[in-house]
Amino acid sequence: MDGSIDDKSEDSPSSSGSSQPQNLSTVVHTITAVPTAIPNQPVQVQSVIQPTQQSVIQAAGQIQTVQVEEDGEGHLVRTDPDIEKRREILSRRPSYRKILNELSSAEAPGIAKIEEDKEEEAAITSIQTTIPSYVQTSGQYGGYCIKEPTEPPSHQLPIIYGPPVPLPPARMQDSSKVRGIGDASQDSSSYKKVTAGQTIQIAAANQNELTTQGLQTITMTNAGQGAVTAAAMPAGTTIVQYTQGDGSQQFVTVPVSISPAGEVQAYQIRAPSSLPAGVVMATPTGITSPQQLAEESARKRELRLMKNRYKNREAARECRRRKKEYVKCLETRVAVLEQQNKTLIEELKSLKELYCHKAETE
DNA sequence: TGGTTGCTGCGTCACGGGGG
DNA sequence: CCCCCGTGACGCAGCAACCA
Repeated sequence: MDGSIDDKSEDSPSSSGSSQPQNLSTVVHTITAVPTAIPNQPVQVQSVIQPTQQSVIQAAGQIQTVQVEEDGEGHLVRTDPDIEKRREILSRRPSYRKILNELSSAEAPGIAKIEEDKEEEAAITSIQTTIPSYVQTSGQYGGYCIKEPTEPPSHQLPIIYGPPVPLPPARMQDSSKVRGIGDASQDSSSYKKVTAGQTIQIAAANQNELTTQGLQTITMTNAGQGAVTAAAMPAGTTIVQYTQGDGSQQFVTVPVSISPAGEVQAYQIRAPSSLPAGVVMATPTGITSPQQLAEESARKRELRLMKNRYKNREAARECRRRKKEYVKCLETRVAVLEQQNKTLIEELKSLKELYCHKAETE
């Protein structure tokens, strides 16, 4: 069929180009249809749209305006320049960020692209200081999560990773040791056993600096203690909750092996460079047995997951948002194509009638 | 009114691709 | 090889509609 649709543009916004892809409710579409007869092909006429007529169509709950214009030669002309690009974009596997960015770049310069969210990063700085007091397990995947309130303010997430926390990493690694209560006079270079569930302190070479910058107390939280149940914890790990100098709380997973007497092996708490500031890692000393290796592996896995959890949560949100936009875009495109189809059918019908009438008169 | 069902959004994990 | 990012899949929770 030569009756091609000169789709120079499609469901792109109006010629002003100021519409954003996500705002599809009032998109103006122009359609080009080169009238060509289809010989004896059954058609089903559904509606008639005249050139220059604007018809409002509804698809998937969205109303949009389709504008059909006629050029000087009786052709229906669309003026949008990016139809092929859009078609290609929408036909391939959806990478929503990519798709929407391309759609945005093809349109008005004022369109906000999807980009790294600087505002979120800025907001993150307040996260570490506003951790809600409650913690609960999720029971999923055998892991645990520190859940947010049902509708937490975006700046009040109980996350212990990602956001920078004003800890002194170097000092934590070099000279801070886990010490039992009452061990303040002990040599900070020695390791002490601490009992599960008890509050311990972290000593630093410069206690004033430590206090002003971060840690004050640490609470070992184990099975049946505190708000976190060990059932949801990976084997051999526990959560260390510590309080910062400003009163906010942080949580750390720590691999532990608790003796029958309820004592926890001592671990050096440090902040590896690969972790976000504020995520401290406890390194057990002298791992030898396969079980310890497995525990170490589980610990590493948990740390990795913990490190990624916050970012991935945000990424999932963004991904869903882009996906919804993409679906909306597709729905709009479907509506436009349906409208084009109707227009072409009408065009074909009128041409047929014209042809038959001309043949009769001759 | 309480139970059921479907829908929707969220958090999380796994996985693959791309980049350093 | 490792890390980061994007996305599919899964389970869960909240909500509204429906029904006995």
